[in-house]
Amino acid sequence: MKMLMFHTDFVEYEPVEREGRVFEEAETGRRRFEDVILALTTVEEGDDETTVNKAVSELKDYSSKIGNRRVLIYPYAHLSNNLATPEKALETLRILREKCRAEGMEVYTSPFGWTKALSLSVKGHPLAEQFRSISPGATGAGYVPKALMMEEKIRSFWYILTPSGELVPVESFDFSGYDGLRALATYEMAKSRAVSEIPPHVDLMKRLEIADYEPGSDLGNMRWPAKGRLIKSLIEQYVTEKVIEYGGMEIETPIMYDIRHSCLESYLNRFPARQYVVKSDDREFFLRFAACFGQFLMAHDMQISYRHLPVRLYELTRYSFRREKSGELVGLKRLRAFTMPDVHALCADIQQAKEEALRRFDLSVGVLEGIGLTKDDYEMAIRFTRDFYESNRDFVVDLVRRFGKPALVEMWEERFFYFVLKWEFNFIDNLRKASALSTDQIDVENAERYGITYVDQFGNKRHPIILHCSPSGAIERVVYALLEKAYRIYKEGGKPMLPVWLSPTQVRLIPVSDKFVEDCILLCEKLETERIRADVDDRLETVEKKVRDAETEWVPYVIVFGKKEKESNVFQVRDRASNSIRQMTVEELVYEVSSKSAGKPYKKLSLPKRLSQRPSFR
RNA sequence: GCCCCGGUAGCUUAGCCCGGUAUAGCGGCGGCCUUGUAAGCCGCAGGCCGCGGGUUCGAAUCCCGCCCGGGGCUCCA
Repeated sequence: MKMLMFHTDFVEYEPVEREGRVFEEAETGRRRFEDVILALTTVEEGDDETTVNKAVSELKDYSSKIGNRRVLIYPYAHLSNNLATPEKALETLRILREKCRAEGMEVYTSPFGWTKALSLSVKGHPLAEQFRSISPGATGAGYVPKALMMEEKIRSFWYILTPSGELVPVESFDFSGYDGLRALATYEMAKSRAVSEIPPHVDLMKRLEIADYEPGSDLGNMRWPAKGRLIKSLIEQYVTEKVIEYGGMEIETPIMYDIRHSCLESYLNRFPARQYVVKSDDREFFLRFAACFGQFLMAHDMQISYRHLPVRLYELTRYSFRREKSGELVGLKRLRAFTMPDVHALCADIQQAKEEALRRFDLSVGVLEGIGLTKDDYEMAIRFTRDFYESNRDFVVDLVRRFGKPALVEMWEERFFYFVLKWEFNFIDNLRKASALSTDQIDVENAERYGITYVDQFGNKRHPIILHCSPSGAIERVVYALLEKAYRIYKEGGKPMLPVWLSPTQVRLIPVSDKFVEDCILLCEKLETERIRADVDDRLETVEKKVRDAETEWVPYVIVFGKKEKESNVFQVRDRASNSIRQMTVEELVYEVSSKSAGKPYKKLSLPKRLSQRPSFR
């Protein structure tokens, strides 16, 4: 819909003759309106109730801005080359008039379907002329897909499923001893994601120079200084290695897709998330909110035999984009641009899908474990349709048994989404808010939508079942979980830290005077050849100050280096994890750090070894 | 969209009620100290007190408008 609005001294029109088969009855003669808003209105193809509502609020807005509630809605076919049918246009205009009246505006009309003589006088202030282009899609408030609107209509039934297979309605489950699960249930059933306090990780991510807000970007698009980039990059690399070990084939796909692409358009409407839209000439592209599109479009073109199944495609998206509501965005918990490992598995049938899903469940538990999050840190939610549950009860119970703790169940009477089952691991933070980490879904719809097929043993083309899994969840969110966990430990009286393999500095060397700086540099280089990140605090500060700074930076191993160390080669190592000072040789230290990082990727810290050479990012 | 709170140095912040152009810490810079396991000492620089207007002899402070941020409501994988 297009609307050209004028704040006028007066408008006069006179119906001259009817134009087509669709028209409204009209009195002949001249009509005059003083001091009204004239809204020349064009109804376009695709306009619906949403468009009308937006138009009403635009009109209302304008009317209150200029302090005039008298509006003349004037049908005007010349603002678009993509007109709705006359029947549709007239109906839409009628709804528009009614809604404007209901909003308290004084609405005047001119008849649809007539050639009219028109004269007007527009007031001479800057707001007197306004144009609005309103579409159900990209512009303005953004694209709100049908799935999102449908969500509120879904009826959910909530249960707790125990590892022994008991399905208990949530209200009669005894939560004593299951604090995290209680928090998850409360959080999920309330469906509220708004943030009321600032969670502790926000302060930590800034102070530790891990991540920060970028005022020059949109909300929820973060910047990552050197230490944060290292941590994030190591986790990315680790997850990728684990997925490749599991059998994922790593690929890369574009970040933006044509909004009018036939498969994507209908998928957009089935996926409950808001999109960023990029305009380029006359085309509109949405930024991907998951890796699905790229992988599905690729799978569509692949030649797949039943012998290849399950086919596992993997991509780590940097980034995926979702225009989450501003009130939900805080720190690293929920972002508008995030890094998402996403592995799809194409499976022959439901039987194979179930087997594969169990493998991926174990993969997810293993990945989180490697990152430093155990089952004590998260709770499982599992969602499915009643049909699926009734015919696959053993499988569902098997998932919960593998998890080993009762899980929250959301059951739907009907299938609203493209999946029949979905599970996630939810991290519970210090404010008792939940957010999903690992997840997997059993998708029974998209293979057909995207034309993805495999050939079975009889030569027939079939649509596979697709599993969608993120074994860790968004990488940023993993960092959030690690920081929140560290804070929890701190609150309970422990020393907060990151796992050794993720600590930007693993070993900090503190020379007692500048005479020992060179020795420290040498030792530092030796440690580096053993793939250990070490640095030297050569600043002109006291030893006490440097120890304190190393502690507030969460450095796992700190060595004060002086005459004794130079002579004996034995160190008093301040070990953060055990909160004690341990006597160790270089070899013992190397062995300990290496074993704590075993099986994990290694990367150098891209900051100068000498702390005196390091700028602060804050 | 509506409601509440906020915006003072790179960061954290005092002052605002009750008008007299601003406080401190961290960080930065310079100097002294050459250091043994959680903050050594001294000094210096750094401020359109969010923006615009008003009241006043005089505004960070009072009034009006706006902008930005946070939160609430609403909405919501």
